[in-house]
Amino acid sequence: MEKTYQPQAIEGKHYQRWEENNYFQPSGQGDSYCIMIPPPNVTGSLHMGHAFQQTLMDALTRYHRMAGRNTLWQPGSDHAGIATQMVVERQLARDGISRHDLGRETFIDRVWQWKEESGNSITGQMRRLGDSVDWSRERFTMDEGLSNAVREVFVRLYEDDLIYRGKRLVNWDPKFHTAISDLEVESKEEQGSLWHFRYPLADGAKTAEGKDYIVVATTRPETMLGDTLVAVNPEDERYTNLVGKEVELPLVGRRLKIVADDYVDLEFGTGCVKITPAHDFNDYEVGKRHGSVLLNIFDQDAAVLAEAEAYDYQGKPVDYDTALPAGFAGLDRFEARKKIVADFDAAGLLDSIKDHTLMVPRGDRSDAVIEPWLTDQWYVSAKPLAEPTIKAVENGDIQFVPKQWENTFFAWMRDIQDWCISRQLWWGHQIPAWYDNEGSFYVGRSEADVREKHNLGSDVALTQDEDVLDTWFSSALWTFSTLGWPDDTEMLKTFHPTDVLVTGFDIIFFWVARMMMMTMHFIKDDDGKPQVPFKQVYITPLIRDENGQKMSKSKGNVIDPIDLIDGISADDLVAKRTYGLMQPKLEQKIEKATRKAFPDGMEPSGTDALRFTLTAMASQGRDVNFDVKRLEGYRNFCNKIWNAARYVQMNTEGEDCGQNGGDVELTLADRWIISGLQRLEADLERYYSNYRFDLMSQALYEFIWNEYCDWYLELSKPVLWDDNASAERKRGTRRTLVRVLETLLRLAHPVMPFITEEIWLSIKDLAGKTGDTIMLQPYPRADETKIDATAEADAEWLKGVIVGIRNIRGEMNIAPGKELPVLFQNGSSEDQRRLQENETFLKTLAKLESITWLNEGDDAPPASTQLVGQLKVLVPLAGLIDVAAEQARLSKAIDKAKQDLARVEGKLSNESFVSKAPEAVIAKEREKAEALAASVRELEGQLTQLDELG
RNA sequence: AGGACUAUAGCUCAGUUGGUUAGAGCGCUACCUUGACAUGGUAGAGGUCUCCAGUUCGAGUCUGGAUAGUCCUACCA
Repeated sequence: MEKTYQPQAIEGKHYQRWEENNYFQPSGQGDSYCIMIPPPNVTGSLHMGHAFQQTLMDALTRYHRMAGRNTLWQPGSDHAGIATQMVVERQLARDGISRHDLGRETFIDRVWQWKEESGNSITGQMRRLGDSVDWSRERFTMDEGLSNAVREVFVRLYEDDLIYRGKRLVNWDPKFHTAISDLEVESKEEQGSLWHFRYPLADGAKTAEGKDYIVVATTRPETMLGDTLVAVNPEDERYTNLVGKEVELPLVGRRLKIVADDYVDLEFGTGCVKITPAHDFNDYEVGKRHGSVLLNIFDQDAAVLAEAEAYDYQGKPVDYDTALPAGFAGLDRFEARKKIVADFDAAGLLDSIKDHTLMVPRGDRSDAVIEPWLTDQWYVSAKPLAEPTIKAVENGDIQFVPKQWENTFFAWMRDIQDWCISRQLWWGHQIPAWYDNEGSFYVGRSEADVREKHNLGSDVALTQDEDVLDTWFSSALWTFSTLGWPDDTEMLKTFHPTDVLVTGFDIIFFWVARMMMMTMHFIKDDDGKPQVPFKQVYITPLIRDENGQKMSKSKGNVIDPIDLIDGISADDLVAKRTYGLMQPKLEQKIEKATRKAFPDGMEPSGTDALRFTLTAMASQGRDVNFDVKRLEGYRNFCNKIWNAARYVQMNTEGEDCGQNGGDVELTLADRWIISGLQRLEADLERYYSNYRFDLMSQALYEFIWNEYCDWYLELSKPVLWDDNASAERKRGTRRTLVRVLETLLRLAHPVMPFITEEIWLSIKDLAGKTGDTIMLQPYPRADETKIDATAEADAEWLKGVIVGIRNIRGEMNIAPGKELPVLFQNGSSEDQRRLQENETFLKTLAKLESITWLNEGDDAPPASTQLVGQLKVLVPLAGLIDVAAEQARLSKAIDKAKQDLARVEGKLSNESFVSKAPEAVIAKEREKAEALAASVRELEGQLTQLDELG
């Protein structure tokens, strides 16, 4: 083995071998265990969030595989309709081509080409991360099988009246020319104005104040072209007399009825609201209540039409005055706004303009202001689908971890709105509906299916709906479509319901909830009970940068996990972060921040260190800040493991390690480390079951570094280097050394697959193990019979004595190499036994020249003292120790002990504590008080002696 | 507007059903290249657990309130 840990030298070769040997495929033995990967967007690349979640999924997968489960981790990717189409359109735009220049078919071919390129880079990254997914089952949401499932689901939902088509207000993205769902709209606070317009009252009506006009306030003046009503609050005495009267809409000349509606807030603005039912969601409802028409004034670019379009609430065209004033046709909505305001001003009808902060809805992909727009779209009735999922979470069939996320889920689910699933895009699953020339439509699995079902001869021309389905529609089927549904496959029977979904809270609504709805509707047990898609949902925190900022390309703080693994120079990192920015002016800012955060770029840390870091950060919070410092610490941990293994190998290779039997004698150190190992195994099992990856990795770190390396390896040296030690004793130590190491490797393997495999292969023979890979070895389980309380107590004593002596060395500035004589005073027979059994350990680890046991009455020389229980460990002063320094040290120790004693005695003298606290707690406090009092006595005695001496 | 979450060492974070002296990594101080490891070892410094009140024999932990921050949902034209 190399002297230092070189991750790049050992990673990679193992992955290829694992994959070639099909180790990632389900074994076919044992109970099933299945995780479906949240399919990454096929045109993206993996970021820290993916690395984080995939590490946790891989750890779970490897753990359960080793624990004997029939394990499947299903990989795949998502076609990400709008995002992908956008990327490819942007590529085309560089050559001045639009998708319309290419035509639908050619454009889609281009997207497929890009998918091939990009998809390969993702799967490459996943391999670098060590993901043990079953590549033979890789799926893509646009695969034939999955597309078939999408069609099947669409048709069945339609037949169940759970999908319908209708002309409704939707969130329209005027940039991408598509409808989007509520979830894809992000409202942000922006500065705007509140314009107050005067609407003249018709037929000579007057307000209570005697004015011949009323004032309406609006943040969107351009929508006045589509006004159909004016509303006031029924309780508003200022306007009671006007309800039922009309106003004449300026510029347009249309007459609007004044209606009373609770929706209007008396306090806000003027208390009069203009109602534009076809361009505002609230107005839509108001209009519906008052029998208004829907008056659409915009085209798909949100530019003003030459003539408005009027519909009733069933979406049927109706007769209505649709004339619009001249000069607006073709104007963009913001241009139209300016002109409207100017025209009102010119007409003397602009009452006032006030600054106003409002929430502006923007498309999460396009950033364009979303326009509520009347279009024909397809919807899923969400409520009936949501009900069973709410029950499933309520009764525990599906559990969220951490549990608090169930509240988030319920809040959304109980107030769920119908889901607009059609998108006016080219890239995606085309909607399986066909139209004839009469305006009728037919839903079916294919054109032929439709013709057959509806007796449509070849003389009837049919054209398929041009729209595609929302990406989340196909990913909502992910848990069962990947397993072969709608066919009744063996895979489905074996692995569904899956065990756990590992994902972030940001897609609970987008994906998790919808997956639950679809799965429970379509997948049923033999007795008809709906199957859940997964039994648990583990919600991971979100990864942010070291300052708590969300990682994003535009902030220039994105970290590519591969850069952490391989390292990257500062120049390359800057180049990467500033490449292809949407806003080039950010370049300097990003370069500056990057050079400040990573002046020397990033050191290569290897996959195992990265994975361990990510695991250690997986606490129960909402987000975690990724700090590269932490990664460095865990890279050192890998080096520690590496070197510990080297030590073990150097001391066992070619030696008898008991793999072929033979008597062994176990030392205290052996029994102690074996005992501790059982506790570790039990802890890890618990941490896996409750998804406490942070505690799991902390437990591993702690045991390997602070127990096994710091103490056990050191304790093995006196045995192995002792020419007089018996063969049994040496064999026992070597066997323990190598067996504990081998066990630790298996325990750590799910988190650190590469280093553990590398070391395991080189020491497996010494441990008497066979097999070609650690990843198929059994996961260690605790054996309670090996927990040895006596050994643990003895070891604590031994460590206490050694640390005590080291403490004196440290504080008295005695050279570490200087061999010391020590004396033991006031020891019990137990202390004496422990000394006899462990004299060699003590002498070696504390670097002692001699140990003298003082019986009662024996004189002790002036010395520096440490207490280990009642036992006094004395290091004689002569020639070694500064009396003043020792006095200071003792005083400090006495103060500390007195303080503690005072607190404990305070507790014990408290009447109510003694009468109300449990026996065990009181007894503990009593013991503590006694021990502290004894310590104070002893230390004060020592101090007095020194004072006499000085 | 409603709801959720967070506040612990200089920094990033653990702290399970209330019960020893509140822990880890990084950073900091001193000493040490000793035959696994300087990506290391030994010893050490550093915390009024945001604030106030309450429950309790006992609160970092439970309850109420305040302050600060983050997020989600909804939205007044």
